[in-house]
Amino acid sequence: MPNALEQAKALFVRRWGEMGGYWGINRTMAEIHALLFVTQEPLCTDDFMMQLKISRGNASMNLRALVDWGLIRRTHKLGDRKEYFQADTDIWHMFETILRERRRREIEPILETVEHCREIVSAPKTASQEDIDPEQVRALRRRLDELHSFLTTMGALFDLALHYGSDGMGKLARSLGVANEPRAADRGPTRTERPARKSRRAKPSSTERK
Amino acid sequence: MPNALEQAKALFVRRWGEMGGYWGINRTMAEIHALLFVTQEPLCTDDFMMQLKISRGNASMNLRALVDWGLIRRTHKLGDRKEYFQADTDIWHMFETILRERRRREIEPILETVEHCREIVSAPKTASQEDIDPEQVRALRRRLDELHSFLTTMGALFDLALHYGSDGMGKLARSLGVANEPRAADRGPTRTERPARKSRRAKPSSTERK
DNA sequence: CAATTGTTTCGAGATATTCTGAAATATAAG
DNA sequence: CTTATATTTCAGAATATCTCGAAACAATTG
Repeated sequence: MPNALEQAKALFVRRWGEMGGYWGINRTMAEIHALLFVTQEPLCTDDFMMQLKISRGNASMNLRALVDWGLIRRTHKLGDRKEYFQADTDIWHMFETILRERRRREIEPILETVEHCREIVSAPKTASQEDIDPEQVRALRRRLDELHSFLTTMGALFDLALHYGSDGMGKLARSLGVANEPRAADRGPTRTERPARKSRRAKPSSTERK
Repeated sequence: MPNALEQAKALFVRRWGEMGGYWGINRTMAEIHALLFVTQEPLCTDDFMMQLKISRGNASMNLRALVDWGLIRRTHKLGDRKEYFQADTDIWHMFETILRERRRREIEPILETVEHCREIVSAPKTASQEDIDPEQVRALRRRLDELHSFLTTMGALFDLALHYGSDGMGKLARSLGVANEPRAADRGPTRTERPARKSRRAKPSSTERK
């Protein structure tokens, strides 16, 4: 019977893994990340293999993907040739990373398509298409416009979130309960840049697109 | 060769379908939804079968799921026994529905787990566990606390978004000086309540969990 | 109630995704 | 250079997910 500490960790790892699916990452990847999150010391590939009961290949693939995402980073121990991994402890930064990725994958492509669709229906009629119901075209265009403006707003809010950082968001949430905040001229040192992510070996990112 | 209108619709349907995966709904479901979104008239099962080239069973399943989600609703035509379906035209309301569902699936479960984990590690030691490193416990608790407060803030922001509605968010984004297109079509008062969803036949929702 | 029309369910098959295990590749040390 | 140690890759196996199609079910009509 594992002690309370281990029990809590295991529970967290399991649940975080299940949630992974909803966040666009697979279970194993999420579990690895969770394990790193609840463990302060850096862990090496063998640790993941044992604790999560996964193969070496699987561990390697998912560790790489996590590094590519920017959610964990490689570290080393003196006199040890193994690579160790460590999760970002800054939750806000973690969230930032995920948010950025999600926007790139969920909002940008559909925005592009909406724009493209608008072009198509806005192009001047050709002779062969004079039978298109102009009412239908107007209706479609209206919907596309609405969607476009909606997505733009959403994108802007993402930017906002990324820009303000955790403190800002907390404040924002609180102040919105009352009135609109007065255009923060004074936000503190908010992190916005990502830490430099260097791949050990140069390699065209393999974890693009699905 | 389809005309511009059809072309635009088809493009949108295809892309929206691809995006579906990221939003936790499968391709077909997303395509059905997209088709309804770009079509003003209500469509019936056969329309979906033809236009999307899917089987009747598939159409039925996914239509039901969409209705359960609250993203589309059933309607009828006078003197016609078929069921027709119609998408919510209010984009904000659509988003609201998705947001609500996502919070329920993505934030709440992990929040619960975090709380549970805290309880586990906070419980008084039993005799058999006196060897747990208290430093480790403290560290874990710290991380859990951070995560907890983060998730709570996020939940609050969701509530805010839901509460304020489209106009509020648009205004907010604008007032915060974010680049944002002028809103198309001024629509009436923002809807906030969901339309009553009645299943034709009583039936325990089959589309729970994944 | 039998016929007609429309909807839902569900097992089997098709697809897509993830994982394993072992071979190939890389890195460091002697 | 050779050996020892670590990491990555990838084809095939294992899983998970989605779709079809047909039978079962329900509602309406005559």
